[in-house]
Amino acid sequence: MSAEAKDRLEQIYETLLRRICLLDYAPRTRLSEAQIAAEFDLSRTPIRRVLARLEDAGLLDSQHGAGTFVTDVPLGEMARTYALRCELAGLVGRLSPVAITAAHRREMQRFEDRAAAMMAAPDARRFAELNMDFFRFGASLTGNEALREMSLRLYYQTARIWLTSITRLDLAAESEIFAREIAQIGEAIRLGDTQAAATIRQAHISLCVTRLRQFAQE
Amino acid sequence: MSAEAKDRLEQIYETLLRRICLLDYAPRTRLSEAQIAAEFDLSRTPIRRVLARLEDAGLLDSQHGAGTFVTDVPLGEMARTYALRCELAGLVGRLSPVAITAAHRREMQRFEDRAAAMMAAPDARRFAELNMDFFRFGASLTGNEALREMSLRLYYQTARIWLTSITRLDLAAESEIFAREIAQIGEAIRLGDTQAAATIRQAHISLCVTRLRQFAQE
DNA sequence: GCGGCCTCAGTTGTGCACAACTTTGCAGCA
DNA sequence: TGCTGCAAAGTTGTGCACAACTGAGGCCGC
Repeated sequence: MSAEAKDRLEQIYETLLRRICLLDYAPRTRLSEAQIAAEFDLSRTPIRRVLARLEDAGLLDSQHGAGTFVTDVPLGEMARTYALRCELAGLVGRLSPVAITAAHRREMQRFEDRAAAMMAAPDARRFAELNMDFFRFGASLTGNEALREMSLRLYYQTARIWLTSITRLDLAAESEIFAREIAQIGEAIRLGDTQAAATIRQAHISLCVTRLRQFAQE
Repeated sequence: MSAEAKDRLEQIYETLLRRICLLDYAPRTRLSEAQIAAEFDLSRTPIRRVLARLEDAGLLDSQHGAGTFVTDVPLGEMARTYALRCELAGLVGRLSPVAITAAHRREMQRFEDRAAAMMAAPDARRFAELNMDFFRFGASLTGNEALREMSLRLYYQTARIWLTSITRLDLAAESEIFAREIAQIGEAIRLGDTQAAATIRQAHISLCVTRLRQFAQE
């Protein structure tokens, strides 16, 4: 079956995407097609297909003869991109919000547990993972596939901005803020109010931008 | 310079994109990598890079051993996708609307001329071109790059729905409606009211969906 | 006549070799 | 000492051959 091969590439894409978004591959890092090909035991050709996708998503930049670099975060457009992300987060609650099921509640519970564990032992890497997984959960609350896709796309482009801004000093503070957000959204999910969950999310994205801006001014 | 080669591929991408969106390549058409490669005097390898982009954009579907097919329009998701397009059109007026310049007004004038010519001699193909070019103009009215990009992406995915629905019978009627929309937006542009232009656009997309739905029910 | 199987032409996916290009470091020279 | 030029190593881009796979047509057995 050809679907196997396609799934395999999709999985590699996911893996590299996470590495970039979780800063395993820091911005400006140079990746080697040959090295990645060796890691996944494939030739350069299919790997190039995957890297091309990441390039189109704005996460990589291939330069002939020089290398393939993890893009630097476009700080100049940060405010505008975040503004759009904010709007999209609100739309998740208004355009085809899904009905909350028991599975949602269970998943939500796991996020609350993870948040609690995070509070007990703050860790930048785990924080990033929790943030990414929780965003995906939030995107799954709309039945509008295009909206979901675009929200994720924008998230992948901007997640690193915030992540690189967190120093060890305010990691504890950010953890607490995030844990509170998760608790609030958990309450909305338990009540089956998808729109409220989306609105809370929207508010927190907005607050996050504000904190970032203050951080930048210091 | 490597930029030349990149521009060349970008140009091929644009060309194929237009062919798909303007129905030169109808949905379900099978394309041949070899044939396209021959047309542009390149080997299959760089052409595959271009086709991969179109596949990621949702316009093509490659099946191992079978061929590369122009995707069929996802009618089931049409309503939701259009709903999102509608919201984004409104956001163009609210998020970083650009200031109207003399160049905008000149460009707008050309659209009005083209619309007039269209009214004089309705033609499906020219209609489609005008629609596509005008949408791009509309997207250029926001300084928010991410918003612009997503609006266009969604447009490319949905443009064919409407285009395939237009029979020769209502082409004249649609031309008139479109000409009126262009006239209204032209007025807003002349007054320098970017937000009004975006709102008018939003209303017309909404109306367009309604007409499509009535058309589907008949 | 008909159903199943097989062969074959045609297509996309993969691997590999080489071309095109950039960067780095070193040698030679003023 | 500093600078220029160049060569070499390493990278991405391209072309080509072949592998993997699909669909259609015909052939054979029933």
